[in-house]
Amino acid sequence: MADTTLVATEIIRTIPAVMRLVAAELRKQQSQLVPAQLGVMGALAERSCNLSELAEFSGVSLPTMSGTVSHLVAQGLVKRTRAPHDRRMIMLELTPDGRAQLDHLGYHIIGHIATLLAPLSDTDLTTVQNGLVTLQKVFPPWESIKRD
Amino acid sequence: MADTTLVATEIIRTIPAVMRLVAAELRKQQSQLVPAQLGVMGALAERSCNLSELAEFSGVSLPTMSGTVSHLVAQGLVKRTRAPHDRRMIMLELTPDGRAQLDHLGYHIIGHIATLLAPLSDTDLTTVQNGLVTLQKVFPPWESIKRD
DNA sequence: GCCAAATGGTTAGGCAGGCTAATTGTATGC
DNA sequence: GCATACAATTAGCCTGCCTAACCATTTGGC
Repeated sequence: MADTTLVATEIIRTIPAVMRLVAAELRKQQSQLVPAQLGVMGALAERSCNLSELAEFSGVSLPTMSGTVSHLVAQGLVKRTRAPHDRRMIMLELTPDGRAQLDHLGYHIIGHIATLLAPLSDTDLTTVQNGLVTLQKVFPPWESIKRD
Repeated sequence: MADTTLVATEIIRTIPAVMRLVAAELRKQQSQLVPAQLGVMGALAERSCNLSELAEFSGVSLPTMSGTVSHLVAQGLVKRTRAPHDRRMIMLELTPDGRAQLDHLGYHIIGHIATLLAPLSDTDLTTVQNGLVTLQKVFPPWESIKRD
């Protein structure tokens, strides 16, 4: 009944619409933080990792990630540390300030989205919830990417 | 059971992950077309409209949309026309070439996503489908935004 | 031990999207 | 007729995204 092409079409219809609103909301908060930066910080909130991993999971090039991280470091939200066992690698982690700002911003954005969801019935909410969780089997969020 | 905050959290976890892959896939096609441009063209595929509407629905400022449209016009994908009844307004529409490229690109992207979805069971696909359609009640995609 | 290759990041240069502030051109209302 | 409002553009700045080129470190053959 539900073939992959059909579902793919729904994804293309729906996901950008959601992202537009999320990005617009992000801009409305003072936030200085752009979606890409927020994504990186969300990843680092789960575990610190090196630049290559971060770039790979984000699907962006190494130079791009390097630049993004540089901005975050300049804002004092992320800390760069050279790995002792292999001095080519840079380990990245959130600073306390970075974690605080991430929490703060996440709180507001989730609150805003929750407000938008208010019109939905309980049944609808459950339907959305199940759909998203299932979607994560194919598009794993940061949180489900584990160390080796 | 499923409260809005919980669902909002899943949205924030899932949607950016999907977008990352879609954007990465877009870049891998030769495509010249960046997500924002694709979004505008998708909107214009449904109906032509003026710049202000386009900016409003995208949640971006007028100057931003003006610039994005300029790029599309320069590529011959979109046509600008001054509205006869109110010469302040610019009506925008896809050129035949623009429509062709949109179709072509959409075909590839949807095909790619469909491939990613292949591992899901029929039940899972239906679950995702239902979730996305329900989500559209709150985050309306272009296609469901109608003229007054 | 030494020098070449491989690996992890950064730098340089260019394009596009995002913003605000200021400008142009057109309608509208007093 | 002129001030005001409105649609869109331009200018200037930041960030993300890319590729190509470069530096620093590690690894591996000899």
